[in-house]
Amino acid sequence: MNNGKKAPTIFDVATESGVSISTISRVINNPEKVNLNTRQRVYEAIDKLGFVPQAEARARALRLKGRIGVITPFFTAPSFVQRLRGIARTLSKENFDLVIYTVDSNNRLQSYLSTLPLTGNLDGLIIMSLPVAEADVRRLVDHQLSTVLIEFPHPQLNSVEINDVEGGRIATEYLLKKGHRRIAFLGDTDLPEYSLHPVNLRLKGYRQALEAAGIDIPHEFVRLEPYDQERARMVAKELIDMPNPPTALFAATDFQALGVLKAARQLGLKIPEQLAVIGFDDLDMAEYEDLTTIRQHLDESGKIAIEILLSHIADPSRPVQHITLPVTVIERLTA
Amino acid sequence: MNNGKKAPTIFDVATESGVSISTISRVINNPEKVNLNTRQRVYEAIDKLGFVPQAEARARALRLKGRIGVITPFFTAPSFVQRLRGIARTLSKENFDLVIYTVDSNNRLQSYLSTLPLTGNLDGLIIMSLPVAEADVRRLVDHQLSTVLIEFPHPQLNSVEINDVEGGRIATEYLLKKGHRRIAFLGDTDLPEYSLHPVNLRLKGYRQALEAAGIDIPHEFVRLEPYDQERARMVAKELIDMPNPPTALFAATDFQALGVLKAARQLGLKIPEQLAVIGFDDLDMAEYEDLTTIRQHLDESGKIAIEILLSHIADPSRPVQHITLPVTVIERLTA
DNA sequence: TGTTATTATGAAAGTGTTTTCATTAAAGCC
DNA sequence: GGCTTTAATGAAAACACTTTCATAATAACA
Repeated sequence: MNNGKKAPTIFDVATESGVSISTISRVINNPEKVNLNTRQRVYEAIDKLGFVPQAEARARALRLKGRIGVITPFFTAPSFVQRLRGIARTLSKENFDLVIYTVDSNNRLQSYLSTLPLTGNLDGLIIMSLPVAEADVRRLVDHQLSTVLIEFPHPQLNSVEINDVEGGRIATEYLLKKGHRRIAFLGDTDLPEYSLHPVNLRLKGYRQALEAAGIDIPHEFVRLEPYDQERARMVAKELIDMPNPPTALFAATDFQALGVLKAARQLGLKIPEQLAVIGFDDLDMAEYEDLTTIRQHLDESGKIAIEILLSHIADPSRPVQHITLPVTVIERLTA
Repeated sequence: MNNGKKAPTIFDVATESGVSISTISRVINNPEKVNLNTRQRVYEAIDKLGFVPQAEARARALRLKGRIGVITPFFTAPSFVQRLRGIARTLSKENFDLVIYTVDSNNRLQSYLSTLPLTGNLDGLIIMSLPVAEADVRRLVDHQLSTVLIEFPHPQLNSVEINDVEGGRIATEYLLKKGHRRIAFLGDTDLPEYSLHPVNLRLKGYRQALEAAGIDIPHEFVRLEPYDQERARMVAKELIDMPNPPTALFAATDFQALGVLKAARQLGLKIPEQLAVIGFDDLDMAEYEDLTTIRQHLDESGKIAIEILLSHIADPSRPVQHITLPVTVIERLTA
């Protein structure tokens, strides 16, 4: 098979079999229009050269292109990776290539959203934790590209989301049930503009729970800081040093909660006795650190997204689905 | 958009904006080479017509498919993810799609290696931390698929690797220089059979360093355990409980080192006073945990792999490159 | 046998883009 | 003002096929 030479073209096959390229093309696309003898000769040449038509990829596998795209924020946050893992695992069993489009700016997101539906050559698209404008939704629908949104629902497209408000609420209720009355909140603020801010929803849940319990919180207890463990550590220190410090803290992401834990260790602060800490996400590292947290089934969300996508590709007439994944408290040692 | 009409081509845009198709092409591919006024006019025409370049025609003219594949072990270990991140970041600036092939069994690896060069429709391939048999190498070379191997060098293909032996050696030497004489080793053992085992090389470096220092180590000090933090914790406990315990421990992966750190916390063991710990990899989490470790530039290795690959795609006649990345001690608080 | 259909085939024109090369226009310099 | 650079642009070739159209060869029929 083709030792070292360039990939054979239709011309090589023509030379080999002594007919013109037109005939080769016909053998491939309309075999019945070619005389049996000639056809046989061409097939032999094709086999001998190991010829694979370039555009064959297109005609391959029925009408499908065999590719599924995932637009994801550039994976700095572990939660993106964990979702992606669920996607990769589920998809690897199917006969689809996984094409990754990482977004690191609004521009890039826009460019993906405007070109992929037209030219991306995709059977389906998953958009992870990124906002999709009305015009983009329309384009996706117009071009009939099966799509699943994660964390950013839209009535016209399939979606998988979690109930962030409820998550914030049950985290706070959990702390309340443990007897805490002075509960601080630490959220991330400076996620890049192109990405989503579930933190606000989690904060809302926190406020709801407190209000329902008739508890007033000094506004210094609510801290929105850059998504950075160093900052989380500083905030922890500041909170603890307050004249009347909180007894518990709800961190809107595990990543920040881990920063607080580390600060606590450095300050010799006993967790959870002196400060109870609950996180959100249930990252891999949360288990390792015995962090009490809200589990949002990151792997699972990726898996479900793929499943919805595949079923929608198989039957595009299927009505759009909106799935809300449950959140649950995972009780470990920090709260 | 696209209401019944044919999709607009570069010719339509040329007519609309009153310039030649060459200029349109330039506006799209090298905007800076076109006068600002003209450029503006072309952009307007593009917007007005809703023009989108046709990927297939583009690939044909470019003699490229616009796709680069990465075969990677299914990303359980954070180190794979970090390499992948370097790849994604570097590639996102180029005009290539990133196709991910995750491997979770030997079978799957074999099937990728045998089909991708033929039908994968790829311009280049990166094979991450996976063994490639002689026959597979031959196939890759025969079909002239530009390839870069990471962590598994082969004379006929480009490669990026790190010096694991040296890494093991300098880690051990670092501990020796700190005055330790009783140094334990913790490595991972049950990586799936299809994946690579740099642990043996790191262990070799460890042995070399000890031998050079004329130090004999009880063989119970060398532990090979499943890649699992729980096990790492158990091992840490066992080592400490020995009648004559080690004063330092070199863990072949940060992941295991972190498990040891946790065990130490639970046992109330002072680190590094009672047990110095050094890891290997310099994962993101290592910095967070102030783990002293051997840095192997994971992100960078992905970046370099892509750079080599792209230059090789641009000029396939270029001789193969073998890059060995340096390893360095990153001194933090645990050793 | 001469005429008409039918079948098999090749030449050549498309397909939509990139890129090289040549040309023109503008700018810089003495 | 003449000469040399430099910038901006278009013409045309290349890419790897598909498809149309014309032609040659064969078969069918009177």
